[in-house]
Amino acid sequence: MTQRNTRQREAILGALGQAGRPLGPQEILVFARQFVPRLGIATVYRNVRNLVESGQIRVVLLPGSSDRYELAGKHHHHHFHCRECDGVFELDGCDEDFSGVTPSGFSLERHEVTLYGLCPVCS
Amino acid sequence: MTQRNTRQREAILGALGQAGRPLGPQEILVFARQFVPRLGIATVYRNVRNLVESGQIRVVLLPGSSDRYELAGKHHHHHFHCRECDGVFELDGCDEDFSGVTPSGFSLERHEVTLYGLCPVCS
DNA sequence: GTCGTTGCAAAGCGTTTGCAGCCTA
DNA sequence: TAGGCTGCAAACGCTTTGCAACGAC
Repeated sequence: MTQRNTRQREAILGALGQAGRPLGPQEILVFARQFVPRLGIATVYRNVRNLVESGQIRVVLLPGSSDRYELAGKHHHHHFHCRECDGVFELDGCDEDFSGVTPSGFSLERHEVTLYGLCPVCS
Repeated sequence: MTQRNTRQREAILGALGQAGRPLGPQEILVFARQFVPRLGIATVYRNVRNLVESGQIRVVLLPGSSDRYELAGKHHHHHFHCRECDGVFELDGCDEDFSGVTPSGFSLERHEVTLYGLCPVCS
């Protein structure tokens, strides 16, 4: 019933903290294997789901790309997605207001903004 | 070499025109089978790719959801994604400028904005 | 000791590819 | 008639699930 602390779960949280940017399951696996070499991909998927449900990490939804994950507790922000290396980078807080473009009848609850282009390394 | 006109391709374009909203591959298959009953899903995928490359249809990228497609030739716009019925609706043109939130070193090429909430029917 | 967790392998599922026959130009 | 296009089935890549052993509490 209760969530237990395992080396694997610590390694996954450590990977996300160390990376400092949203990671996909495969990226998490590579990072976290520094701490737990025999870590399996299924364990990554299972822990990621549990950590999202328990609110410790957050899902980063990207248009046209699979989900990434980042540590929870950050301010509202969006991401920059590099079309060359597929890396995702955090942007500073968002101050946009989209209530003006919401047609009448629709009830706006949240929004996602993703910028595309080249990151500094790929430029 | 040259793209040929087939019943299947016409059926797919017809489906997108008839629907009036972005459709996924499976949705396209259902709509287009009204015109070509034995249409296969592989043909949908192949034609969708060709039509995107030839500029006749456009990919609609949605965070956390698989790609949809719409007829090309529309003005730059974004979409509203209903969390209840999963329907996607077109919004009026976008006049946002995100160059201000792009960190130095990054080269901004395009952006995606998706609004979430409830559509008029689900409200 | 209990039972949540793990690694491995198999199963799922949406998308792509190989192939022989079909059909457009 | 050439060669792009089609339907079918197999292959693929990513994610989930089944299972027996493991280990946190």
